[in-house]
Amino acid sequence: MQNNYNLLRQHFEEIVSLTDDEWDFVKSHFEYKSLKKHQFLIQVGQPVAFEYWIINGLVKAYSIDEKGKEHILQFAMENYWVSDHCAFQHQEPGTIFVDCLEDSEFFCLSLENREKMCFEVPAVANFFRIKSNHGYINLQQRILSLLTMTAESRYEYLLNKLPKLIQRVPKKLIASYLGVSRETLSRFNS
Amino acid sequence: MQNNYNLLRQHFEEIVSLTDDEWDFVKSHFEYKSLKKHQFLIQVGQPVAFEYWIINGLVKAYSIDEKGKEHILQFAMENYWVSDHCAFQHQEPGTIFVDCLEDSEFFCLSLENREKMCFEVPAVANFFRIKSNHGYINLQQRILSLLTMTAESRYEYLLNKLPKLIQRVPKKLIASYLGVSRETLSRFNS
DNA sequence: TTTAAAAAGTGATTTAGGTCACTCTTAGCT
DNA sequence: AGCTAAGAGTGACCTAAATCACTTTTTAAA
Repeated sequence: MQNNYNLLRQHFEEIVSLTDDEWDFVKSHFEYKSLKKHQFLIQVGQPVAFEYWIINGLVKAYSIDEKGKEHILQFAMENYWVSDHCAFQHQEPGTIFVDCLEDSEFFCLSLENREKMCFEVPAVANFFRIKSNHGYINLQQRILSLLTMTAESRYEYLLNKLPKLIQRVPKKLIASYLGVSRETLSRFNS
Repeated sequence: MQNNYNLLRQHFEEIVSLTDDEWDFVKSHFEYKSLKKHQFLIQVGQPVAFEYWIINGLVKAYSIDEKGKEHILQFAMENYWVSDHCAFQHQEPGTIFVDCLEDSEFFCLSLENREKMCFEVPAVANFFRIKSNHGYINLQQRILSLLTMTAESRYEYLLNKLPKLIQRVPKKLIASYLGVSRETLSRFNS
């Protein structure tokens, strides 16, 4: 477990510097959680008490439409943050599902703890600011890819950008992430 | 102009509190800029020196694909921030265009000034952290809408969410924002 | 190690939305 | 006021991708 905390500290220190005292303070605001494949981290209608930093494992965040079809908002693995950010931020019931594609371990951060850290340790505020900014930039690029590219070139782009992910995730989920049917995806590439 | 600065201060103070001294410090990091309709704020290939807070007016941020078709990433008006965030963050040449749909006024913030403020005034770091987080949440919802909704329901959704915007923007640009052709949009709604 | 379930491939058919071509309308100019 | 250009509507046709139905392959679990 100490090793897991070291990983988290490294994750912070890639972006900002923390003194040992600051780190001890930060560390004390996280809880550990472990889930098996197929277990839920977040469910529609349930409280979203935390955002999660993934120590190891792989999850998918998705919503289900009226026809029961799954639409994948995000895959998240080691070193990624995941939550229903909207519900979390407003402390409202979940609007999406997040479940494990592999056995996974997490550090959990409550809204209260996050805000406390951000207002007591400026480096933490800057850490989350910069992380959030990077996330924003990524989502903008995904939107542009949805607007400007064909499904096939989005697939090729993803193959290049996250080859490791493709290996770990069934193609039908990739299809759902790209906004294309699994049959159509299966006819690409070859 | 003093009034414009007051608007910006209000914008900050909706999220965080600033002392008068802090505000004077913050204020000194912004430059004023004014553009007429059709003028460019950002162009592909040009340096992106600033992010812009819009005092008044309306701009569109868009990219142009190989076929010359315009894809709108964002509309931004009074009280919104706009930039080519990706190029700005990495201090690289612009990858999108931003131009004015109406005469507009801006406060301009350089990366250096933003980072300086964020590391000297924790409230400013928290301001941008929270803003960025809201932006992230909005983009996630836009992605979900692109994945789960038909073009027609995206249009209805936008009509509800930003009715004022629709009035100020030609329908063909709305179409481009929604990822649908102007002919198809014109056949909706009735 | 066999059995069930999940994943993946593939043909046939349908459909939402794109494209093209043209008309009508509205908004800025000078 | 009159002219040009941008915006918007609409019919005809086309196409990328969805859907449906079924088979084959792979994975996991009893």
